[in-house]
Amino acid sequence: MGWVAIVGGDHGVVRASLPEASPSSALDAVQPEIGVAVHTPEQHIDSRVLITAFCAGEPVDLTDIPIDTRDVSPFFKKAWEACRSIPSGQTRSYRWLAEQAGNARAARGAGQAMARNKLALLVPCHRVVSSSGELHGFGGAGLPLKSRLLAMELGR
DNA sequence: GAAGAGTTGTACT
DNA sequence: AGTACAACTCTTC
Repeated sequence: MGWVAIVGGDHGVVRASLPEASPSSALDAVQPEIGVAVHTPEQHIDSRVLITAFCAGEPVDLTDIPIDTRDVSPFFKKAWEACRSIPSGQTRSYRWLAEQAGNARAARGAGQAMARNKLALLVPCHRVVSSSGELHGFGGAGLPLKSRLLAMELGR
């Protein structure tokens, strides 16, 4: 898939980059959180293994990876957890996400949650689509990657 | 299909 | 508290 950089803190993974074309660009993506990284990679070795397997197309369960969402609003947190519960290869709408988070009319807010999701792959925001079931939105060059991830999860 | 209105959560002033 | 913004959704041309 490419290069993925993950930043682990004492309370779980704090930041995970999207699959990038090179190691350096992946590192740039997590630059803001590099300050809280722990210097004991062994603590997050499992996370690394799982992500590696995931990118290889294996049906691993990324839900086991601990994520640090302490400084995130309750709504965002619920939206992310709902997102993590989406089975691999399946998709849900932003509206569905909003319902799980507590307010069915907050679809737009749910979109914000995904947009600011710092934990690429761990919170599979690529499985979230518009209510029409189409892949749209996703800022900039995210769409190609999104469809690639979905295709991979479907076993292709 | 395209355009507009309705709603909500967050960040900033 | 008030305002602007957003990876939304539903209703109407």
